[in-house]
Amino acid sequence: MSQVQGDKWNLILDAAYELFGANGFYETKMSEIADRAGIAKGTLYLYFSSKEQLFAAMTKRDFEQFLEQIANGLQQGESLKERLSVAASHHLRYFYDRRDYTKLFFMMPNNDPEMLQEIQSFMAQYIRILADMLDDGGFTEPKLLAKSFVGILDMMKMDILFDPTFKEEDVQQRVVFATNLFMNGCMHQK
Amino acid sequence: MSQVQGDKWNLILDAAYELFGANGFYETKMSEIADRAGIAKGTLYLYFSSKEQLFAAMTKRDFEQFLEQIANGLQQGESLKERLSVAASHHLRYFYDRRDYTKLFFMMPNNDPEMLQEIQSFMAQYIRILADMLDDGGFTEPKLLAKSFVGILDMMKMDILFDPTFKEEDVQQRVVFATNLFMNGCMHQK
Amino acid sequence: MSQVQGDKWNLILDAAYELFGANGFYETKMSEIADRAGIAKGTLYLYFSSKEQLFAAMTKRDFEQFLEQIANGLQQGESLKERLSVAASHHLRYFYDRRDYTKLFFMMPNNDPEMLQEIQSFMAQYIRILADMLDDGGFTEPKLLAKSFVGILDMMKMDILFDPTFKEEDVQQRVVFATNLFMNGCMHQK
Amino acid sequence: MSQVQGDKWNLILDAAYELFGANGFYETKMSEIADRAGIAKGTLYLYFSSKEQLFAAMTKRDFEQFLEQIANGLQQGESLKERLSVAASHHLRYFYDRRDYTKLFFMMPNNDPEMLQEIQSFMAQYIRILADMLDDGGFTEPKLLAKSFVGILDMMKMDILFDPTFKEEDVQQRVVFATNLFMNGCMHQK
DNA sequence: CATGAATGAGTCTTCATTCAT
DNA sequence: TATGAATGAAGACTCATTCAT
Repeated sequence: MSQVQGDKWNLILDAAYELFGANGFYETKMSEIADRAGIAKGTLYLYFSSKEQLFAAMTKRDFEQFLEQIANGLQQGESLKERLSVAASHHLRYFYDRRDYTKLFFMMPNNDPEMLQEIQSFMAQYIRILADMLDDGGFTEPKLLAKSFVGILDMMKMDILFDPTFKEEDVQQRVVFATNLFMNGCMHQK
Repeated sequence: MSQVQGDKWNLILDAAYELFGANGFYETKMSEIADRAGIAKGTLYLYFSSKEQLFAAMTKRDFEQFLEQIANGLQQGESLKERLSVAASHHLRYFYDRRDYTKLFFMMPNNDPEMLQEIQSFMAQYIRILADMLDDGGFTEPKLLAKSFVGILDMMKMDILFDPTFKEEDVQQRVVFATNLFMNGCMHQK
Repeated sequence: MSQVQGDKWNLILDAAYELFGANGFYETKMSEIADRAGIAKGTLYLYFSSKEQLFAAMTKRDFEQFLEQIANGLQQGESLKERLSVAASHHLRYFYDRRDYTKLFFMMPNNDPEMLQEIQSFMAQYIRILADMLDDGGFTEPKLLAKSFVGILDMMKMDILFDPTFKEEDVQQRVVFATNLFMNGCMHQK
Repeated sequence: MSQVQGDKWNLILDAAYELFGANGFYETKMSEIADRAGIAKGTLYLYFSSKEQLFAAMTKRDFEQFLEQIANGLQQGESLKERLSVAASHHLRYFYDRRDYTKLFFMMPNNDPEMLQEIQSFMAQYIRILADMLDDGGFTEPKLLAKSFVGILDMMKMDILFDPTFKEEDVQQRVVFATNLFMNGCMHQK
């Protein structure tokens, strides 16, 4: 991506990621993003037509990285359980690495259908990746199962973001816990 | 509550609930809330000192109702599984009933520590209620289990909010699915 | 005056005097005046038709007291110099006693012709009292002389209001200084 | 000054001077200042961070001009009396030239310590200039004398501002009167 | 007379966006 | 491409005043 889009394009998205993430969409000013990117305010508009569009582009890049990485990671696992474990690890590490950008996960612009579309599309792809794995494993209702797994992981995220005593080691513990719980639930499904 | 706080107090919170819920904190104007409540703009400030404080009060009322209702509902269930089913049903129906006020759950004012505190406190109480049940059932790590269950339910919420074909009957299906998955997972935990 | 006007009328003016004096016209709220007077906001409007009118009434009462007291005081002095000394003393003590109500003398409502009229009328009367004395003493241009004397006193006021080390004893020193300077200036006028 | 600060900076201060002067701080709207300066409202805030700060900056520029001009003028006078006459003339002409901006001298924002500081600093400098002159002339208590002289002049200002029949010729008459009175008073001080 | 809840006109300030250079 | 000074629409909040009780 960075080779397709110019350096400055990514520079801006980096700045946007940090500021939107730390302060949310509405509490972040275009001028702050320009400052942090080390460019002039007007220059932002040479790359992005509006604040909303900048936010959407930043989100898109982030979503794509997330999906790309998880897809790569899943090629390593042998068994289903190992692959689920890899997915869980990726999901939770992602939030652990970004734990200072809390707001990102709560604050997006309202009434922006493009944004909503982006999120739904991301979720659909994420779920499909997991659902395909579960489908291969022979489970029924693979989509609902996939959503459930993601749900478990996403709730664990709360601890990462809000519990100041949360340590890196704890990530792995949650991974094991979530994977076990989920696998056991799946195995004994009627 | 309505007998403690004046009628107008609840009238305002009702209007705020609908508008903040539909459009989010930042895209909702105080004047709109006043209009919908059928009062003058200045009157809002006789009851709430700022937009932030109004939002916080609205959230608090909503959280309290949620917890109150779930606590009541749980007294009915006999077995653990029945009780979990009641909780799941309550959780999903809550979002189903409010499916037009989507934004509420994404859009809150940033940098408002009071607000953050409120959310964390709500989550802690919600988790505790479920964790206590699971603890009584003899399960280890009841808190992590409770969070996992809430996570599953909360991800099911996505379908409710974003899938336009989602019907009332589907709620019960998810309740059954989530409860089964979770119970099986718990039962076979090491 | 208090016998003519009701108790509450003076109660309100007392509160207004303190608050307008301490904070100025624009930074004083009608609600604060009501609070300090221990009455309801609406009650203010039974006695005064507007904030401006309340301010004007307060000023009028204060001006009248000032002039009344100075007129009384001047009956005691024997020589012109003694009488000037009495006037100076009265002027400076007035401000010394009210040194916490500084703002009063800077902050009055703009664009209020009634108010401007009030001030000019007060000044005219004050000057006339002194000018008559000087006229009796045989000085030419008694009005300009009177204004000059008041000017000297009023500038001394600045020390009283702004110099935190100013003590009560200093008042008398300024009285002597101002009177001497002025008398000497007058005596040797061509 | 205009070369240090940009053109627009002075343009805004000019507009502010006229409007604050004519109507006072509280009765002047930022939008009016922008209109008169021929710029957009938002532009004001590129140069001044708040209404208070704009007022303070305008006052500072005015004070500095006043002091600069009086310091220049005083270099011309030979004798002490001539120099006092120059000072008096400057003081009264200043107000005569600005007689339409009456309110300026009464209306400043309350509770603004920066503003109060500015005024006190100005007065201190003004007084010092005159006091130094008087000190050189061998008079005792030069500061009190200086204040007295300024007081006389400042009271003469009232006629200029409020007497509609006051003419330009009258300025010189007051200058002579005030200087004579004050010099005679000084000369015969014990 | 007294109250105080309700009103709504009024104003400062912000900030996304533009455009002449 | 890049700049950043200028714009002006928009909105939170205040507070003098009213009036039903």
